[in-house]
Amino acid sequence: MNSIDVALICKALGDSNRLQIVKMLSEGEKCACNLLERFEITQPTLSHHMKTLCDCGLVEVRREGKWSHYSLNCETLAAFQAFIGGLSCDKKNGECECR
Amino acid sequence: MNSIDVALICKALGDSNRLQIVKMLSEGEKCACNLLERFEITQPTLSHHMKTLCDCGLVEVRREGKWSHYSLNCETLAAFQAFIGGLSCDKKNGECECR
DNA sequence: CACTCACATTGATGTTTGTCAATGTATATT
DNA sequence: AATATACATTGACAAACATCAATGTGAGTG
Repeated sequence: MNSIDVALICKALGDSNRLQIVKMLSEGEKCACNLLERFEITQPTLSHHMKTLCDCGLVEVRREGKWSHYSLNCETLAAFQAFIGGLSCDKKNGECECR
Repeated sequence: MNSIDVALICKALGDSNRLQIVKMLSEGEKCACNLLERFEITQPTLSHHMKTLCDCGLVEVRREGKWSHYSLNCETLAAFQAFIGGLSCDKKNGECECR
């Protein structure tokens, strides 16, 4: 997973409503109406957020009749977790090379 | 670490320049001028990005004479990694409860 | 003290984003 | 066929954001 993909996911998670949605999806698949009733936003706004989450690959949809069931995409999530988990806070040799 | 803090960090990482900066800091401490020469942005813009990264707690500064040395904050990084790592993609019982 | 260097702050500008009301679409249900 | 439900799309708008030029600040240097 390259930096552009990761930045897209981070941007998607940078909105607190969307982050909460992802946390809910982490508990299991949810349909849009179940998500909607947990937030103080209108249905079009939720739909827009779900599109953002799907576009970055983190969330996937399963359509069933009238309902849209959302869940986290395992592949994308794993790659994203690997990227974030790979960051290190070691200070190492911090030699400034300014003249 | 609560969702608001995580969203702030994600928002900070949602800009590809800032994500690249964080990746560089993951290799070790860097001073501003060393960061600047790796990007196609002006010095004020870099300074603004570094402020954003510091404000969310992910990056810390060590001032030394004329230089500012930046590095990743271990505590914040660990908490952020724990949050992201804790997300699960299990579908579980996805029962839609719409009428 | 005058000057340079490293970096921060301010002010301005074009772009992106979050949100909603209105409307569209597809799937049941009667 | 008419209606209701679940969700997506469109259009509009205010707020937030990335960026830069200009300027400020504070530390080192001659």
